[in-house]
Amino acid sequence: MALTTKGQATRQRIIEGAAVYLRGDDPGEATLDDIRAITGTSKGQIFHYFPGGKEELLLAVARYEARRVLDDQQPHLGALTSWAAWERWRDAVVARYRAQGRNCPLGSLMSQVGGTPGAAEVIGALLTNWRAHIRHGIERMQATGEIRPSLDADRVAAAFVAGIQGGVQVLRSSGSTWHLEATLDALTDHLRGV
Amino acid sequence: MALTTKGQATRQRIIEGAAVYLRGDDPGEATLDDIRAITGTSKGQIFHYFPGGKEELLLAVARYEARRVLDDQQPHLGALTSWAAWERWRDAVVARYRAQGRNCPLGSLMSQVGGTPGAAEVIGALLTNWRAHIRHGIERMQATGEIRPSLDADRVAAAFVAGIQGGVQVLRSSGSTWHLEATLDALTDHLRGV
DNA sequence: CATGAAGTGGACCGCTGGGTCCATAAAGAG
DNA sequence: CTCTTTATGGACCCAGCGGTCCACTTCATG
Repeated sequence: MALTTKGQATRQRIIEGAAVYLRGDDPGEATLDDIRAITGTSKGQIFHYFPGGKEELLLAVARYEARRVLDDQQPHLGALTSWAAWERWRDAVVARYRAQGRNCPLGSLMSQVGGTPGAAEVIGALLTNWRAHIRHGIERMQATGEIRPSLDADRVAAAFVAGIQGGVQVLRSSGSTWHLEATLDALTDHLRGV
Repeated sequence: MALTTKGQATRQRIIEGAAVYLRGDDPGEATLDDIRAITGTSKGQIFHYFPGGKEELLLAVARYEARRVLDDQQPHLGALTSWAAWERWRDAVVARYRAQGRNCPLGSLMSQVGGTPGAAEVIGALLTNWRAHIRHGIERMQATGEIRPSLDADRVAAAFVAGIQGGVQVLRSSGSTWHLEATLDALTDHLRGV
């Protein structure tokens, strides 16, 4: 399947259109017809660019969204070198998810394609990457003596990742970022030794 | 709709059968036929006892499962009066979710009925209750001077709830309780002031 | 300009799954 | 014992959705 420039553009349009749809108000179940409608394409095209059908398409969207998750936290996530930076990162995370509201594209995706091996791989890669960034930040603060060296940086980083994950999940059903903020603040306080 | 004793028994059998199915290996999408098969009932009965159809049934199952979540943490959750008790509770939570494995009945449920107002209400009630128990435990430890009084008990309790939630979600896709344990330990260390 | 490959549109198919309906069997109530 | 109410079984309906197929168009290349 050799893709021309035009072909690649169409393929990308399908992915991004699907992503837009999933970020919309009522993404309960994304059907191929929904995606077809919003992207202005035809059934033929979808199966032309995603021979694996719906699963392959949704997986591509998941990869696209996973990338956005980390991108939206930059540049803060990559430069956790001072308490002020941690504060900025925290605010960015809260703002991002508050804007996203009750709707979690990756969450919707996972509920539709979560069982497949590919899905676990996408999520796993995202979480690992995320954790590595946070761990890196902690280690840097330990190097400058601002965080006590007795803390296990990787483990606390994992706690951050899980905490955010859970905070977002609560947000999805309650509509409030209160739990998310509480978790981030509690863990940050723990880093500070407060 | 007056229910006889027999009728109530059947209704309950349907709920518990559905719950068993959702705890099974491949609960991706619970269909009425799956539930019908596992509970040894007929379509007629399902709609007789749950006139609201699938949604009403799944909501009943969700209420049933939500109750189990807290029950499975007892008696530890209700008696967080010493560090040893916190330890036991932590172990109970980890054990419960490790046993549950990649499968989260409430998670599956939410992905099928999550958009409805009833679902948010069930989850909301569960989380509020859960948080209240933990907050109560923190307050008791504060009363005995084992936890510094400067901590906002309710907020930290919320962090626990979100952290567990997230840890379980990671477990669902990774199969490992590592994140869950890391979160619980980090927050407990925070309580201890370590 | 010819020719084959890639891109596009949409009719069509078959199955799955929620929901309806009705006929029949138990079970109380008088 | 009858008559109403509740319980049960299962055939049937039909809309939605993923997926197939093929005709047609556009485009690159020699």
